[in-house]
Amino acid sequence: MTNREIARTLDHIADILQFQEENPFKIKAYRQAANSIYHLDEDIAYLYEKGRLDEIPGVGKSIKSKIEELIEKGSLECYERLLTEVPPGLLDMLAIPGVGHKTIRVLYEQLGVTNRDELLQAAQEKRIRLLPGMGSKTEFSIIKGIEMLEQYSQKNTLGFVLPMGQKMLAFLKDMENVKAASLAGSIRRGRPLVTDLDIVVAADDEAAVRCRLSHYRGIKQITGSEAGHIHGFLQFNIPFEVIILKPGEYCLGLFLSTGSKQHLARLFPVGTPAGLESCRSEPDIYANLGLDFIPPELREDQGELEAAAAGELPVLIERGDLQGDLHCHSGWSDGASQLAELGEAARDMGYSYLAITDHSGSLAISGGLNQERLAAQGREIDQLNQQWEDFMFLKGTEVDIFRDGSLDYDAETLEKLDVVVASIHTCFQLDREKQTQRLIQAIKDDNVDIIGHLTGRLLNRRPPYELDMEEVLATAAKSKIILEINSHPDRLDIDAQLARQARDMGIKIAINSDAHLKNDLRLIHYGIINARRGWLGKEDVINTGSREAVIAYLKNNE
DNA sequence: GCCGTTTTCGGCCCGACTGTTTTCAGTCG
Repeated sequence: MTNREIARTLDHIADILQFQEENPFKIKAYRQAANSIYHLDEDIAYLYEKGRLDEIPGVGKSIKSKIEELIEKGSLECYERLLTEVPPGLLDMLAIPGVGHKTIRVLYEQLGVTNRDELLQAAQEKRIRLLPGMGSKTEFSIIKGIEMLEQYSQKNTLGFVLPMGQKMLAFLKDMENVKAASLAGSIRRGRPLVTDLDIVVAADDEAAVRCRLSHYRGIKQITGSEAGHIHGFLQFNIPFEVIILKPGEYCLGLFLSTGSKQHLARLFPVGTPAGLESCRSEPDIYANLGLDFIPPELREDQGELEAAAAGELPVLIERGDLQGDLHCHSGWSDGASQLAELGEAARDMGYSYLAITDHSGSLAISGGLNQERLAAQGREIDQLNQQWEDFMFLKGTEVDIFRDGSLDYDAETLEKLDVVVASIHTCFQLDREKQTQRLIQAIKDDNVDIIGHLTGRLLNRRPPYELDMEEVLATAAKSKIILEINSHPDRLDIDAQLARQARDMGIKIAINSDAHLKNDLRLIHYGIINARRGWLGKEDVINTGSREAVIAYLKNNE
């Protein structure tokens, strides 16, 4: 049992208890434990072996015994029992925006709805509006929500699948017989949402690889096994496919398995030409075709072939180009790590600066800082900054943009800060005109440096809010505002396409982690992938600059 | 169900928004 599986099980228990209207604090306890386990540094099975389970915050006597049962037996009796007490489609329905536990309970009790399909049918038949407290708008938003989920139903975020892929890849590479191995397909191209996990392996002895794979604990089921090819499902029903090739076939095989289909179709309209089998690297293959090497992230038929032919591909940004991070949260608001820990983690990543941008006061649940606490935080930062020579915190905020476009701090407060990220966290439903004007007012504000997660989308969960993007980008370019690529794998906001469009208009980009705990600083990896997919080079990204350059840029822009 | 410099019981992030009401319940962040 992995950390994620155990966290998910505890979360499901919380969902069922909530549906059953159990004690809210008991429910909260399960969620808290699930959250801690999800974010653990160490493998929970290791903590179990060492007898250290009670070191996990939020894990007490009762939950500890449940974790032990899960690790020892692979299942949990009380969870199995709870599952029989509720409609089987319950957890699926919770994913619909605006539909919570209470709504599901009413739908179940009054209409007998037990899953998403039945709910959609009830909405289409206008039966939901007959229920107390629900009307035509609720009905409409349920239909919309289900349609959105259907769209994504077969996809998982890169942030969820990539770590599983890397683990499986490492397991295969660890084998002496394996000469080379790589992720392939959409996961190698770094798409934000992926349907399956593809791995290409080079080995002389195929049978040995098959044998090794059959011992991989991450595999839930093998559904097919033909020559050179194994497929099935990993944990959480993620489909996987492993292609086993002779070392001489590996390079071309990897290239073809990486795609995209559109990229390959443009390259080879009448089939793969002879002669490529002898290539020993992907750059060789492209050279053979008269093209510069095209990195996997660009292989989407978005003009990369023309650029490669003309020698005009950009030099893409790399993780090592970043010198700092301009958006993260500490224990002062809703972050889980203290300032000192964040500083050490950022230094370990080779950064020379990290902007602390906790929430502003109006975001009460996130422990938003009022002006007094912001000032107190500033004093702690001053103190900590004295201990490092090669690193410093920048003082910042993620200030809330109110419904009317005004900001949660006054100008005087904002002027004193090094970095002002302004973001929308409320009123996602405003109409296009109002939402656009709201954002534009913030963009035009002299004290705002960066707009955080511009579109507000959450992959698989929430569509972006309505915006006139042309107007927003035009204003951003004119105001010299920086747009953020928020690296959280559930956001990746702005997306690659928008990032490329912004870059073409001369808008600078900041690649930020929006970390809420020290380990999440490493989520920056996903932002880098996203930026590469948006054709961004080092020069397009503000936080590739030195500390002095970034501070100077932000000051001059005011 | 967890936790403790308010410690073995009694408390446990809270306010805004939405859709439905006509004063509020549910959801969300």
